[in-house]
Amino acid sequence: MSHPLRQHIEEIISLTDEEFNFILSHFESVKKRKHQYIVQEGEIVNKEYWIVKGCLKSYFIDNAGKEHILQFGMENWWITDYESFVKQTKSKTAIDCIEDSELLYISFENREKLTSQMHKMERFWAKKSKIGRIALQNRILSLLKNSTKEQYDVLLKQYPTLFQRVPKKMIAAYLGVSRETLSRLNS
Amino acid sequence: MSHPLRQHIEEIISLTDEEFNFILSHFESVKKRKHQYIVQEGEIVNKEYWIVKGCLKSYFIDNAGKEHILQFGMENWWITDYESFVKQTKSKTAIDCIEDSELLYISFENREKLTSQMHKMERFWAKKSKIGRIALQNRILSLLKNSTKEQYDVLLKQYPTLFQRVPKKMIAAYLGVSRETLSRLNS
DNA sequence: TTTAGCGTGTGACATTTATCACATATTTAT
DNA sequence: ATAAATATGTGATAAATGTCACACGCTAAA
Repeated sequence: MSHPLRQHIEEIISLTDEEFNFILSHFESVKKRKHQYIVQEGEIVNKEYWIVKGCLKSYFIDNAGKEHILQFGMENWWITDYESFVKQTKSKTAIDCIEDSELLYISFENREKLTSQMHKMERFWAKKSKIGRIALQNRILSLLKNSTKEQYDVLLKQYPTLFQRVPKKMIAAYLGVSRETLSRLNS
Repeated sequence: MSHPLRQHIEEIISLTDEEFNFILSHFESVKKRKHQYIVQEGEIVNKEYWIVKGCLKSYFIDNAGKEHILQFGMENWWITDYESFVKQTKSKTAIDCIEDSELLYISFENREKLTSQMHKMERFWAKKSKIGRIALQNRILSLLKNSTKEQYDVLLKQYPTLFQRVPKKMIAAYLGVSRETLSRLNS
């Protein structure tokens, strides 16, 4: 069985052993425990993370002190503050581990190097960017279109395991409702 | 003064006259009148439009018959159903002209051709995709974070001309509130 | 093991927003 | 020019959601 990152990349482009090893040499590995962060609000993010194992959330706290979750991340997902990483500006979000997690990351510099040296990886990330953009578009569509109950059901259907892994109040923070309202949805 | 599309592209990459003419040869021009559509729900979109002049909206109608607007488009903006165009699947949205409009468009095939023949344009569109993704991310952030009033003010600040060009009920359909609520915001 | 904190549900009430109704001005189409 | 459609504001009421309060079981740390 090949490396999980290789499987992930080969869903989009195919690689030789050498190519994958070259790619992998641009990554580093890190383990984090529950409640530890990988991105803090206000910092300039220069890593993009790929989740080998675990669960994370990207979020921000509004003026009223309420947490809003932009994204959950689980196995085989990428996570970072995309705007900060791409534009090298201050992060608007923070990213914390919800579970003990094992991550691979690539630095901004290594990603630039890799894309310039390996056109395949430029195409890989371009494709990923397109897919990411479409996912965001669909989330906006869902936020505008669906009732909270419908959004909850869609989320449940897309990511059934999420509900065994993260507390309901985080689901509420993702959907943009109070935890009480979420609690009353199925009654 | 150079072609407006050239100016637009040269905000990201620089071009020779030949290069721009080569790019432009992949586009075609079309004029549409107010209320005419360029994309209908359910069709497979195979054009990406660049707005020379005019104003458009991309939207969908929900089960209750309410219109929700995903994006307004004005001069120098790109507009299409991105998911349908990229994945060649059925469009979830429709796109109509709010004003008489003058458009340039590139077909899916020509865009593929152009990106494969001209690496600069691959980079241009990759950059555009990144920027588009960041904009969507920020819209979600705003939808979760801000009150309707705050979102209204942000929109007003970003696109002051929009309010002279589109009816308030469309602003409401963009913000996801009823036109009555929008009307009562400033009182 | 014990204690403090977290997660979750639920009642009571306040606030916000949607919906329906109507009036009137403006724009558009013939 | 005239009629129809559209845009906009506003009152009254219903529905949805937020906020505060409290109970209770479970988890995690001392």
